[in-house]
Amino acid sequence: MSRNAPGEPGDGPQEDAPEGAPEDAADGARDRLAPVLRPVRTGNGFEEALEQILRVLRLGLVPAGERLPAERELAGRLGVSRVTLREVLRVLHEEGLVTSRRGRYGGTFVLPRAEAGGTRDAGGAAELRRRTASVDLEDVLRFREVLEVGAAGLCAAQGLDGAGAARLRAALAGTRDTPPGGYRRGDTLLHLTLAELSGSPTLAAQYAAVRATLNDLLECIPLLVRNLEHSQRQHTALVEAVLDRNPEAARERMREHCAGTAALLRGFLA
Amino acid sequence: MSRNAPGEPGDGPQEDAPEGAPEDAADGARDRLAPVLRPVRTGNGFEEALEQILRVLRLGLVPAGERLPAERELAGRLGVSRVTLREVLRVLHEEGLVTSRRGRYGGTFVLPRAEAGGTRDAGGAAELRRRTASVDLEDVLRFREVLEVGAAGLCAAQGLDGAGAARLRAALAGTRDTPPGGYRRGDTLLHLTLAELSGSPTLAAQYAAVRATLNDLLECIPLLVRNLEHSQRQHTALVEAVLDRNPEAARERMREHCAGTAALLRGFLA
DNA sequence: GCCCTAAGGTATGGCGTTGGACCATTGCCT
DNA sequence: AGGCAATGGTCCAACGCCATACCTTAGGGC
Repeated sequence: MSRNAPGEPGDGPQEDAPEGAPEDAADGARDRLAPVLRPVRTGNGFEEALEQILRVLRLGLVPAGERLPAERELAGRLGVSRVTLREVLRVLHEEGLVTSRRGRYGGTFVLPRAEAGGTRDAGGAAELRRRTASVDLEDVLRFREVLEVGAAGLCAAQGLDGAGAARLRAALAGTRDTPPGGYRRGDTLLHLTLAELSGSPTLAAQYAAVRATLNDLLECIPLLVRNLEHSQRQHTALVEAVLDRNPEAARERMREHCAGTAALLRGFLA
Repeated sequence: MSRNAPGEPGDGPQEDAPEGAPEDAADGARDRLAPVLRPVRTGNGFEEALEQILRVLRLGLVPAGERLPAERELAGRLGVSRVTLREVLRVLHEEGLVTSRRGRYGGTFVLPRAEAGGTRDAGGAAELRRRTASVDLEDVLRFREVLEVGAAGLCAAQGLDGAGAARLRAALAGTRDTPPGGYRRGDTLLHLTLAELSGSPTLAAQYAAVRATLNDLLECIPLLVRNLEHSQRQHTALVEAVLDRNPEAARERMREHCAGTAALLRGFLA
């Protein structure tokens, strides 16, 4: 659905492409083109905008009770017209995810998930299952690990300035004192912070996309206390390695951390 | 221009975000949203399709003299209508990049770059300069290294099947016996092959995008024979490490390889 | 208490894109 | 030689999205 989201497993036949004469490669070249020739602008702009806003909500970037940016700004940021954006917000309102207030200091506010009535759950769950089924799990897990390990390595290698280090520490702290059930939001924010601090906006954006997909998948499996504690230790060690400017250690910590999640997901979903 | 291409350096103010009260984070949250709230569908579909085809040409995925996929297939793959695609091809034809032949076994063929007359060079060079200026060099280099190192690590860690190993060896060989001036095409194909073999289609697609940007940048700097020989040795060592299923070595080789290119580009463009 | 401002709510004309159908051309195969 | 099939070339009605302007609501400041 989203162009950013990894997807479309097995998009075409995966021939061996035995590197024949480069001249008759008309058919052999077709596979080569696969990574580049992907659908431009999948679906209508409405769906893409919806996906983006949903991503913001799923990542917990705007917690319940908080306000989304104003319609005009949001539309501008997403590159769609306000009409289209409003269509998106209307859907989200019908799903019980947001509510709008007029007047100055009004806006569109995020509702707590629990408030969602029957309609949302039915549609949401179906949507989730549909989305989950269409995702290439291995693709997601591999890509995620590459980005995460890369981000950790970059942060550790180049070092963080004072503000960056503070943000990272704050994000780590945010994973501890967290409301029950809000752990994954803290976890997401910590990893996203690291991605942002890597100094590559593209990396951060790609990570946000893949993380949203990952969160969908994680919602399908139970949250185990043991894993949680384990994760916490790993997070601490990871942040330490980054702040110590030890790239090898940071990468290795992150690799282990990702491997844990990956094993969990493979076990529950494979 | 392309949503996949890294870009838009410094999209907004980078406040410290001192993790204040989460409730008044209305303004503080804005920065958090930056990675997610990127323009959906930058520009019209026409421009995106043009970008994709240009990417195919710049990456050398379809060498001069070869045929692009048929219009109907290309349009289908890119997710645009045939009318729009034809508009793109018309522009490329006017720029002297491709030519079309009707009838069965006809199609749209790629022309050698040298054939380009005055019009193309003028427009092309201007376009290149514009694009180059708008690219965040550090973003590109960092993201590229992350993807490359990740791909190398994945390939080495999971091992390649017979066909994969053969493809990799063939791609390596393709960097040696190459027509003069065609070295970068071989280099691109080798790296792209590795990305494809990583088992993450998303990674491959992202690499293709960033590599296209990188190739644009590389065209601004001279090709040094010493670097070329050095690259060749690194390529050989890299492929060896991958085929030996030695992830650490593969990652390290790739890291060195990327560092070389990065230093070169920083030196010439910084 | 008035007015200004920032926010959501609404309506309209225009342009790009789509999907389909059809024609024109060319080379291979029977 | 004829037909077939794959390809580029052309046209058109319908739809979606966009840009823009304007209205309505509500809170704060003078």
